[in-house]
Amino acid sequence: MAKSPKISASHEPGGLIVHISGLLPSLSPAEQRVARLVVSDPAAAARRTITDLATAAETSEATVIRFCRSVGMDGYPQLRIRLAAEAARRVEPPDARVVGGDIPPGADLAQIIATIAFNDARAVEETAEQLDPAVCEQVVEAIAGAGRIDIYGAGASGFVASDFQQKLHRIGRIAFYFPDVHTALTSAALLGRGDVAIGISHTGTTSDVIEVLEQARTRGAATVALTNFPRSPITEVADFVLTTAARETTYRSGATASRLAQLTVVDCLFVGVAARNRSRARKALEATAEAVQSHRVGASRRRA
Amino acid sequence: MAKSPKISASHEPGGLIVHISGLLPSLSPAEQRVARLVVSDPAAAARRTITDLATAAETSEATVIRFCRSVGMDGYPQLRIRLAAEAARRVEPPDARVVGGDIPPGADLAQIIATIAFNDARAVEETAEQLDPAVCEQVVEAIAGAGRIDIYGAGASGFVASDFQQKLHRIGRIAFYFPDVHTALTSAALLGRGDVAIGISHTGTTSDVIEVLEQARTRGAATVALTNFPRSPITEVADFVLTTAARETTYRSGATASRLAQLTVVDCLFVGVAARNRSRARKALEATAEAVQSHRVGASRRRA
DNA sequence: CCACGGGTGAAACTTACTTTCACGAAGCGT
DNA sequence: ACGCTTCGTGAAAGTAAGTTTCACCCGTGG
Repeated sequence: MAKSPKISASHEPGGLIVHISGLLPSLSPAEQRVARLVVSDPAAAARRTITDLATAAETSEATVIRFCRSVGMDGYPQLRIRLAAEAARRVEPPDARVVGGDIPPGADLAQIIATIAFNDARAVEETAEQLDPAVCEQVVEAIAGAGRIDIYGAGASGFVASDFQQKLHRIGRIAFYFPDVHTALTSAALLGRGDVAIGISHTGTTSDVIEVLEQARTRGAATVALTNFPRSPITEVADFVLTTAARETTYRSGATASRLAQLTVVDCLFVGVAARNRSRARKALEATAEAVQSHRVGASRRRA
Repeated sequence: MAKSPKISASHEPGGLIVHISGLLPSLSPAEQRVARLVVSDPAAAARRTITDLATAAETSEATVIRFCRSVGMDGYPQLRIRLAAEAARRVEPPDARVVGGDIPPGADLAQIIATIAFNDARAVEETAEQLDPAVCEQVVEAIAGAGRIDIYGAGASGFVASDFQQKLHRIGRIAFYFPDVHTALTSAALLGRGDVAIGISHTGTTSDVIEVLEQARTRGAATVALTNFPRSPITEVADFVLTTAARETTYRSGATASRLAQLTVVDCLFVGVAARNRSRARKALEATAEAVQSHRVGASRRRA
């Protein structure tokens, strides 16, 4: 069939739009009209049908097709797709995200959302970046081989501790979490060599957690600290230190970023442990998932 | 026959892909096959013709069209365009990160960490992108003006519910969380006009939570659902629906991504509420922060 | 004055997309 | 268990979009 696209159909370097406007002068008058429409508003052009575009350019569909070939496309649909892609790419508003910053008093909710999401996502990413895989590996190993795992955390970190406990439990590891210091201390006193104690504290200064971790350590358990501050007191009683990287701005953020960062670390450890024994973990997970099945209603998927 | 579907998701700004994956479980099996193809490779899908796509999904063109309508498009061409745009906007999947995917069996810990962090961060970002500020605004308003706020959540979502409760409590709002269904039901029965009930369920199918939310609704309270699936049963008993956008891969990930996404939304609401009354919220936060001060050990200057 | 050749649109044609319809399977109330 | 609906489905009919063909116009050069 048609041989000869004048343009090598290879592919246009910079942008399709640029490419088109570059060879605009080499096009026939009718094609030029089409080209101008396309160049002036690629997004709009992408939305139009060929007939529509032809009419707008005061020409026939045939000419539009010719134009497509002239610029190296196979046909109109391809042009449309490319145009849509092109238009989308150039929109990209870098937007005024209030980076790492505080929320300005006059901010509207959309702004707030953007800011929070940005900071939250950052915390997760940066935490992952600075996580030391070697230390993680050791911790994973310790957990995987532990007789028992105690997890401590107070206040907000308590949620994370509890979450971790539940996760480990679900894959069949013997793990405990104690919301109460006294109970925790009691438990720590019963730990021994081969057991693991994990203390979670964002600031690394929560005395309750430190105390318990210390107790666990004197009993011979391997101790792990999860904190945002690598030189905080908690690190002094820990054999392994894992850090988060939440640049917790002000109290205003509700400290969620640190929570997310902690959860990410916990997630990594969890997956690491689960990966150690895939089939067993999988089996345990499936069993637990099945257990709650009866508490789910059959998703009616009709639109309401 | 159906008229314009009332799809609440006339708002799918952030990402079409995200939007689709949220709707995935509410689609019929054949449509799901199409959806999976589209989500897994939007760019490729955009290049395909409808017949092609239908064949690939082992279904008929008719189903593909139905799928288009289900996700809020006019027809296949529109979907194609949007898909192309989306694919273009999407940043190159950074290196070999297993996007949204599973962890390969042979992966080492560093890889696992990278994958998890990537997915977790994505969940946060995408959730923020698709959050409807208008709905948030209404919810924030409801919470800010509520006489009482009840928060429900089971299992993993319970942590989030509890976290939210604590946050609100810290800024002086009267909020409750009940780990137990019966207690929750009792509480819900005592709600009335001007109160707010918030139900959190990732799948949107947790019968306990739905039941309680329903109870709250019949008592005249404003009901809010936080779920990943915009057409799940829980949305039928909610006045306001907020969605997360965690493409929870397999159980292997420990479902952390969904947790993070939920927390992000909670964070946004919290900050929104706090921003309503800065000075009061600030004062309350400072007071509560001070309260735990005695449980902190003198920080040996954190970080250097 | 008559070929000639590119540019063009009308119309034929092909392919893609959309709608309709009937069948079968799964739930629902009796 | 029995019909009765409702829902998901693909085949086929129908419509619209895209593509090709072709003859016409119009300027140019013999």
